[in-house]
Amino acid sequence: MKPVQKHSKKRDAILQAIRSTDCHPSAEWIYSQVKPIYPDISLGTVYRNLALFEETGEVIAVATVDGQKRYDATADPHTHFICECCKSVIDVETPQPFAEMYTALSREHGFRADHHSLTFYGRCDKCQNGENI
Amino acid sequence: MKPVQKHSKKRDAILQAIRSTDCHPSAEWIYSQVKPIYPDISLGTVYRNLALFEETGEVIAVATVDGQKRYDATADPHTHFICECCKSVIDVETPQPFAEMYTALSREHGFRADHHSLTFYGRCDKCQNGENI
DNA sequence: AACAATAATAAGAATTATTACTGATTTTAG
DNA sequence: CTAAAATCAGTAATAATTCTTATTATTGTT
Repeated sequence: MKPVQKHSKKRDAILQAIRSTDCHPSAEWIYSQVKPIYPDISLGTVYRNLALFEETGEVIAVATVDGQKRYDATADPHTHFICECCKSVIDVETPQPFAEMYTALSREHGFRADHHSLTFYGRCDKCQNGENI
Repeated sequence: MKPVQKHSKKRDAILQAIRSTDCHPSAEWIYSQVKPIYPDISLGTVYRNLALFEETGEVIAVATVDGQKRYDATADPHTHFICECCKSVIDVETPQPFAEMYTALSREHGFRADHHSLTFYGRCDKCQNGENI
């Protein structure tokens, strides 16, 4: 994982915004967070830096919800629950190790997997209780 | 799962196209398959019917690859391998049952999950051998 | 088979997320 | 401090998807 070559106040603020939350934000959300601090930031800068952070591995895309990519700055992979009602993306504990599955994919198919994603879909507690209406 | 209200030749052809393949096609791919049979079909019809089939559960969206939604007509959920090189979406066997995870989500968080998605990412055998270049 | 009610369709416009371009500004190495 | 190189804002462009409207097809009923 090569690090980002240079830094800038805005670039750092974008990464900071992603790191400061566990809501797995979209590009728009990140933009809305950084905008009050650097009012002249442009959405293109957010997208450009997200692409860059994805390349270096500092940020990963965890899901696409309603056509919007959602990001996370966590290093280790984990499992998510996506509420189809309020569109929250929530971290949950990963049930069992998948190491055997990686070797099986290689053994059975010749596929070399380097990461995976496990996501559950449904309704979160709040939406079931009608809190998000 | 309420059924579709009416039928049409084009609607049936769209569903047939999805059922006839295991490549987990995009809307564009489906369009390209039905177009030779019904040359006056429009892409909007494909999208409209995909949304409808998703509602009724006859088709599910299995992934978003490069901004394109990918579909499948299989009833039972399964696990996928996505080749990040050639963008193939390939069925693979599901490692272990996730029933316990569903009850744990409810018990620990109050989340009611109704389905899940497990996807591995990497390079397929063909791309490793340089066949897809 | 014809009828009317209703749903489905084509074509194209509109929308939305994302990417590309360009000239100005900021950052970093020396 | 200076200059090269990277980054940026603003805007234009792209691409996937959705929406609109007038037209056509399907279905249940005679």
